[in-house]
Amino acid sequence: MPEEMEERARRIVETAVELAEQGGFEAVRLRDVASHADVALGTLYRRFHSKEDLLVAALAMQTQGLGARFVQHPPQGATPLERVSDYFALVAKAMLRRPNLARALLKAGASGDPGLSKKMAAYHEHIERMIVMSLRGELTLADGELTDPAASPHEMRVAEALNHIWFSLLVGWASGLHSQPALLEKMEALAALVLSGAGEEWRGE
Amino acid sequence: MPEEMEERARRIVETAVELAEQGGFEAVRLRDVASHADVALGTLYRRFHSKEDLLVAALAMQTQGLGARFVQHPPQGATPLERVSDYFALVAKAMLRRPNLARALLKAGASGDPGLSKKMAAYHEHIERMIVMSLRGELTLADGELTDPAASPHEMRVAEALNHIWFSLLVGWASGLHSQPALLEKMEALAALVLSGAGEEWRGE
DNA sequence: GTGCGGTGTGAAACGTGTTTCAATACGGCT
DNA sequence: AGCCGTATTGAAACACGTTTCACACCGCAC
Repeated sequence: MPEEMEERARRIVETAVELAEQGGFEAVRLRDVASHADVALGTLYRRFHSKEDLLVAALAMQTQGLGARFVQHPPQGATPLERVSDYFALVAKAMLRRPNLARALLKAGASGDPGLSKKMAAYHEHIERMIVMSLRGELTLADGELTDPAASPHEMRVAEALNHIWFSLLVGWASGLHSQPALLEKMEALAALVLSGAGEEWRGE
Repeated sequence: MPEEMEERARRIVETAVELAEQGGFEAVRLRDVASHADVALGTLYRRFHSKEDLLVAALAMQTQGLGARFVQHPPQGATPLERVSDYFALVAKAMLRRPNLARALLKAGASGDPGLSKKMAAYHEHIERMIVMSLRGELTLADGELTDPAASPHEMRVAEALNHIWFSLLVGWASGLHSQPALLEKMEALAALVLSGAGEEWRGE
């Protein structure tokens, strides 16, 4: 019955998300998660190596949700810059709906735990795919799921740069370094900078 | 006697650095820090609001040391790209000497604690100044100390972009996402991308 | 059915960040 | 000298992530 196991794990992650939504990282007390999810603490620790591990799993789940929204509302705009800005605005809007959750997931993702590198790499890959598709203005799907866009080295580099800038800005936002409007403003300015250097073929459509 | 207080605080931070060097973030047990620094735990908590706060203070101290080295060995190179790459290589070398410390400080800095936003802003500002000076190939000093280079909006944007990319790459490095050589390689490629878009005036000297 | 391996449970225990508090030490002021 | 406010101390307590352990349950091979 791997069914039951899967179900339990899902319940645990969902509970963690709920608690993080309400009170952020510290509010995710693993004893509470376990009891609200109707599992023993040991069960939680059998599935997730640490609190960060659990929250990164939650991050993966949320990222998947973001991917679905991305497919339904692909970024609009005539130029790569407009589309990519539209994409980041979409992400920011999704995050702003539940800022405590966003901060908690970010903190877990930035914790630097080596055991999470695999999952974090998958996360970044997912994000960079969406950025590439935004740049192109064209989604590459398989069964309605986002799939590898087979980006050129140049596209990859641009997506990587934007992804790093975005991530660092998010960490700054999470710690109150800048507000959410300032976040988007900065991101757009920096994206313009990166894209302006990305080669002639990027400037127009 | 603010003398004595200052001295105590310095001892605390230095002790934290020593412990972090040896065993990273977890090895900085505040009880140990206090006893090794010959201070009561309460004294430590009067000066520093949390473990992260203490380590961010250590980050500030280390950043100052980096600034001194920067002044003594300004980045070399004929083009802005070469100089900025040289700068990041310098930083990477300094970090690699004590990777556990670097990871610990990074983790504290990326913790997203709102109480640290002021200090983190100062840190980023310091870094961006050095980047601007690297781009220009010219230091702006006052009494041998790095001072505000009065960067143009354009210079600031470029420095900001590079700083964000660097920070995000560091977090990835800290969690084992990529090795230190890969870190520098990526940084150089992304810096080239950013600078290529920074305008004609940047391409040569 | 019996034994076995893997899963889940409940509860206790441990380590460490953080807080609290009463007692004390110290430096400046009158 | 005597007093006051602040810094420091030492120790205990608390909170929560994490580990451990003995036991129960379940499906499956024999």
